[in-house]
Amino acid sequence: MSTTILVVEDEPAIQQLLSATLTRAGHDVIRADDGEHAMRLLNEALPDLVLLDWMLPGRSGIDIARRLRTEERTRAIPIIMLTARGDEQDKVSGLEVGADDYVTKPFSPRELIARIKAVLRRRAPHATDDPVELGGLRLDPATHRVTADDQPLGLGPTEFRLLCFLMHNPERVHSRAQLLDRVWGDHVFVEERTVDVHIRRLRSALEASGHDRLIQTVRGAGYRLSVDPGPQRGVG
Amino acid sequence: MSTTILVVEDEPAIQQLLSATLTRAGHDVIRADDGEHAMRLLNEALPDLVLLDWMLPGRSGIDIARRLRTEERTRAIPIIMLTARGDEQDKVSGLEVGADDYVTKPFSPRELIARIKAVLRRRAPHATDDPVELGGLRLDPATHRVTADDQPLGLGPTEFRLLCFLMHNPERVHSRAQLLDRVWGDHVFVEERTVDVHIRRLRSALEASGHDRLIQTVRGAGYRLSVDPGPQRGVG
DNA sequence: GCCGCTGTGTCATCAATTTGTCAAATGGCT
DNA sequence: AGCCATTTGACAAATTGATGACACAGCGGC
Repeated sequence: MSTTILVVEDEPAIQQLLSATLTRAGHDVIRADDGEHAMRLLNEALPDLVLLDWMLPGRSGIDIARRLRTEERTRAIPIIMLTARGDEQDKVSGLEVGADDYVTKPFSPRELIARIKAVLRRRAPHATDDPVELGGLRLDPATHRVTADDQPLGLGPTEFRLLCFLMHNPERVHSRAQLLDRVWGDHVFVEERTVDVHIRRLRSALEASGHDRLIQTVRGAGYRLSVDPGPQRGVG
Repeated sequence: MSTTILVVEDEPAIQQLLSATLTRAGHDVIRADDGEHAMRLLNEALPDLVLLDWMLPGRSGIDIARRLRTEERTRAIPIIMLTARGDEQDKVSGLEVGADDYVTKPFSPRELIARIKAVLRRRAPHATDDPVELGGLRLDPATHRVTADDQPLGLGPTEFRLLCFLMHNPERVHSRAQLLDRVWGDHVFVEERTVDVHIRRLRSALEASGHDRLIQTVRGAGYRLSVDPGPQRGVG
C-alpha cells in the first residue's frame, strides 16, 4: 500500500509515535509541526490522507481542515482528526468541517491503522457491481459467482479477478504487464510469466463448458477475451 | 440529484450539521423538530427519504417509523435512523419497524452520505418488519425469534443481528469490513477476524438442523447467505 | 456486595487453498 | 531445423479460514 499520509502534530513525541506506527503499517509519512508547515507541504505534493491534531498552536486544526475543504485541489483528501478523549465539542465541530473520522488520544496504534484503512476503503470508488455477460459466460461481482451456460464455475480469487477484468474489457489485447497492473495491483513484484499460469488455470476452469476458447492468445502481444475466434494465419 | 430528505431531529446543533452535510451533498432538506412537526410536513409533501433521530422528545422515533410503515402512502419511503452508539436495543427495534439502515452518533458525514446513497439505490427490496424466510430458516424481527424447520433456535444478540442482515441481503457476498460496518455499527473498533468467530457461532447454532450450509465462505472475499451451495473449486 | 452466567472480542494453532516460479514440453514461424 | 513464445505439470511457500481456549465486562440473583 503506497499511500502517503501527512501527519500534522506539534508534539515531537506523539509525532514520532504516529510516524513509526504508520510507517510500520506500510504508509509513507510526511510530517508537519504546525499549520503553516502543513500548508507549505500541501503546496508541494498532495498526500492520500491527512492525520490532523485538533489542538495545534497558532492556526488550529479546525482552520486547516476548513481550508482543505475549501480549496478545490485538496477537497477530496480524507481527514482523520486526533482529539482529546471525550471532548464531544471537538468531534462535532470536526465532523462539521468535514473530517472523515476521528481518533481520541490516547490512541492504540491498531485502532489508528484500522480507521485509516476504513476511511481509505470507504473513499475507494465502488467497482461496478453489475453482472457482466459474454458468450454464455456470466460473472456477477456482487454475488461473486460465475456461470458458463448456467453451469456454476468455481474460480480462485485471482482467476476471478482476472476474468472479471477481461470481461469488463473484452475485444482488446492486454499485455502481461497491463494485466499485472490492472489485476494484481499497481506495482507488485511478480514475474510476467505468472500471468500465463493464471490464464491457464482460468482456461482449465472454463474448459469443461468449452468456454476456454473465449480466451485467446495473441502471440507476442498478450491475451484477449472475445467471442470472435479471430482469423487464422493467412486466412482472410 | 434532486432528492428531498426529511430530517427529524430535536437538537438544533445536530440538525444544523445534518442539514449542512446533506445540502452540500446535493440534497434538498426539510427539517422537523419533533414527531408532530414531522407528521405535519409529511402531510404536505412526501420526501424521498427520512432521516430519523431515534431519541425524540414526545413521540419517539420508533413511533414515527411505525406510523410511516403503517400508512399506505408513506410505506415505501426509505428510513435511516440515527441511534446512540452501541445501543443494541435501538438497532434491533429499528430493524423490527423496518428502518432501511442506521447510522450511529457521532457519525461521519461521508458515511452518512454513503448510506443514504446506498439506500436510495436499492430502494426497492427490503420487506419491512415481516418475517424473513429462506431455505427453511425463518427469522421474525417482530418477535425476535428464529426457527430452523420450525425448531426454535437460540441466538445471541450479535448472532441475531448478523443473521438478520444476511437474510435481508442474501446471495450477495459481504466482506468482513462490510459486515463490521453494517452489523456492528459505524464507529466500533473490532478486529476483522472477529467476524469469523461470530460466523462460526452462528454456524454452530444452525448446525443441528443442517442449516449451516446456507452460510458460505467465499475465500478472499467474505461470506454469503444462499440456498444454492455453489460449485466446488475447478468444477464446471 | 459477591458470584456465577452469558455474550464478546482476541489469540494461537491447525488445516486447506492459493499462488508465484521453475523447468521441461509443445507448437508456431521462418 | 532452429528459435522463441506459450503451455503445462509440479512444488514449496504464503495466505486465509476454521476452531478451541481464554479473559473480561455486564447483569441479575441471592
